[in-house]
Amino acid sequence: MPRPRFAALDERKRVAILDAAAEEFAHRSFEAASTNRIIARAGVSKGALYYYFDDKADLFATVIESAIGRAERAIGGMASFVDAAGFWAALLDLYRRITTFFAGEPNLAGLLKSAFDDAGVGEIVGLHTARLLAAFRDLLGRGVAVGAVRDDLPLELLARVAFAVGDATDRWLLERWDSLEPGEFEAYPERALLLHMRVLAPIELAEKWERQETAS
Amino acid sequence: MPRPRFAALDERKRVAILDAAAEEFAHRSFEAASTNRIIARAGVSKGALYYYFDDKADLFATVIESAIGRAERAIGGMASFVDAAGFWAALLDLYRRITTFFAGEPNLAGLLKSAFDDAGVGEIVGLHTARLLAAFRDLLGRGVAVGAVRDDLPLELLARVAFAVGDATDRWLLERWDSLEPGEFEAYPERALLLHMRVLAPIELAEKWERQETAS
DNA sequence: GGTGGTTCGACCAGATGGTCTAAATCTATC
DNA sequence: GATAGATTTAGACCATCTGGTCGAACCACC
Repeated sequence: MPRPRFAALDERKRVAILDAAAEEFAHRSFEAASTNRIIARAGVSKGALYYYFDDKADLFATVIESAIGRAERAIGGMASFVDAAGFWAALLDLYRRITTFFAGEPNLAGLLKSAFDDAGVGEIVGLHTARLLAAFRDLLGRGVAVGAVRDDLPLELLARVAFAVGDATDRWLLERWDSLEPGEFEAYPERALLLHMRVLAPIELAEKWERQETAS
Repeated sequence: MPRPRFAALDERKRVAILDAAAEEFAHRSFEAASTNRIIARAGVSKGALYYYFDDKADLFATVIESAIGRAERAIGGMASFVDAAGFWAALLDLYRRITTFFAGEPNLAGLLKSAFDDAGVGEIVGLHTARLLAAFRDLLGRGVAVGAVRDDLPLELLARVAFAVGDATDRWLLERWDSLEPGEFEAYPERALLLHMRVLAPIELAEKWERQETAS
């Protein structure tokens, strides 16, 4: 938690600090990230930084929490559903919002990757990453209840595999960002969802869904 | 490339250096990894380290190349096949060898993760990671030729997604290493393969294969 | 003893995360 | 506007660390 006084800081300065830190933490591991580079980029002094944060870990946790909070507010939740078809339609809608949001947040993917994958930061942001994973896991549990999600593997494993697949496809998209074909970005959520269905859905449902998609 | 004299170094010292470096590079990003910690762990002097390697990047590249080479030699290649069933049976056999090898190499997963995911090391080890990816991609291409692998997505994307799925399931296995149920480790390659088939195979084939697995 | 190879560790310039004193700025009151 | 007190900011400083250099000591061999 930052010092309470951080919330009262002038907004422009607050954003400058958080953005500069997000940039640094998105491109380096926590350990390699440098507070000196952050203050230089943010245009504040060392003393000022430590006036608002206990230490580097406090700053990192604040950046992650802020980014996740912003994403959740912008993306919103998943619409309600009563059957498997409704589940996947609602998830596609969610993926569309996620993709749009991520497209406007160049550092978010790198930040989340750091938070999830850097073995050294579990103590700092583990609560946040666990919360995200738990939310997705619960969502999959609701999918199981309506027959939309397979029930032969642990939900925790499915959630992690889905996150990993999403990460791989996101990076594939980003690497070709400048050479995307017309309509490719708009089609991406649906393409990603099909891959997720492959992994997450009962296989018969995935097959049927794909057959319908191919026919239309 | 290390200095040619490194190959003539006493084997115990050579292994000590490579193992110490592998340990450090497996647990930290390249930038955060410290040559001082490596020499302390290896029991050699700073001057000696730089007598054999140009710099930290040279050491890193050597460690990665050595690890990959060792893995390739121990795991071997994939058996030949003439049809889809043969492809997947041969891949399962390969996964078994991979799993066994990785179980005996605690640092290898972390090392490969560093090599693939650390955006800063592309110039250092990009040739090696590209080669691994290309090998898998070619293998998938041969799978396409016998109808074992789907042909509706780019092979590069499929290879990356498969790597990501493998990484997620590997980590899932490792985190529960001390509480694995009897037979769980032995069954892991087949479980992993089923997930890969979901992503890589034509959906009808994946469904048929799973039905057979469930029946037996 | 001479030569070449190997190893050591002091040294270097620069960087790190965090501390702390003093100056600058802000706010409230008169 | 002046003043006092509170808050914020700057940047020098600190101990420690970094990757890499280099002169000298050590070792093996002839």
